[in-house]
Amino acid sequence: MAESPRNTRQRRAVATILDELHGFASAQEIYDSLRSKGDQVGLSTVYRTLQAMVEADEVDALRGGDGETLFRQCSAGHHHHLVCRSCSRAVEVEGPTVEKWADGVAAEHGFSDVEHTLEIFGTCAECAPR
Amino acid sequence: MAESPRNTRQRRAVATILDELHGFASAQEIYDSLRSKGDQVGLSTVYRTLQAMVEADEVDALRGGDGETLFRQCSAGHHHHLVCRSCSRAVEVEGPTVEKWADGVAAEHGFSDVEHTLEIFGTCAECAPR
DNA sequence: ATTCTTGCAAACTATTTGCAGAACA
DNA sequence: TGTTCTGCAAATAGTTTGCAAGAAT
Repeated sequence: MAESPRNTRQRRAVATILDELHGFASAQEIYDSLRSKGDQVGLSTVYRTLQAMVEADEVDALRGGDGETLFRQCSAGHHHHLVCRSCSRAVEVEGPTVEKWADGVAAEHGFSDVEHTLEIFGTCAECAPR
Repeated sequence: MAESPRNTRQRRAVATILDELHGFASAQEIYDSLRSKGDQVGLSTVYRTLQAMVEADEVDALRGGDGETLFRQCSAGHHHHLVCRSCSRAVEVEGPTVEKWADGVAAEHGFSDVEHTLEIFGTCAECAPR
């Protein structure tokens, strides 16, 4: 079986931050949060740790509109996100219909090995102007 | 009304290339294609032109897995893409069901001003190993 | 003639990597 | 102790921008 990464202070710190976050955050933001909490962790370590967590399926990554990658601790299994474009808060959603539709369309056109990406962006109730 | 961009050799060259392409291509690839055809166009101009075309809805842009933006001449109107991960050939697809589903889910959670992104990746019949 | 566009080089942003020293098992 | 991890600085990749010269209207 796969060996697990070492249990270091830095890894724990990153995991803790992710646990406290309610939305997606960039590597920089996570780095800054750690700093302001007093947890000293190098930026490269933040990147490396997040990358490892994504590979271990402990964290979901998505590309924000401006080219930066956003991270969030997520439940396992295939799901999509409904993300607030203002506060980055996210809701996990499932769409069996969509999955089927996507696979169907792909098959119709002779495509195999099908994957898809789907994200929904909007303004959440709390962030909506009154 | 909005003024249209000037009709320059460079703009024409980029438009022509996009017209000939059957799939998504990066700015670099477009730049290289122009070069090898003998059309001398600066890389920044390629970027600027593509950006203008995207804003004018003449071209669709999508983020490739490795962080680069891919461009393709597309029909107007909201649609999604089924893209071959090997040759980048793309098929435009529509999914009214998906649109409704996405809007519905968002509304359910109190989100407004909803947008979504959806891309399907696979291996097309021609690129599939036999 | 005036205004928009181009091309180059330099600037930028997000992310990755080499390497020596530090930390974990 | 041996191996993995960290942090820094430097490297990369993709993209953007300032500015002077060139082209379109």
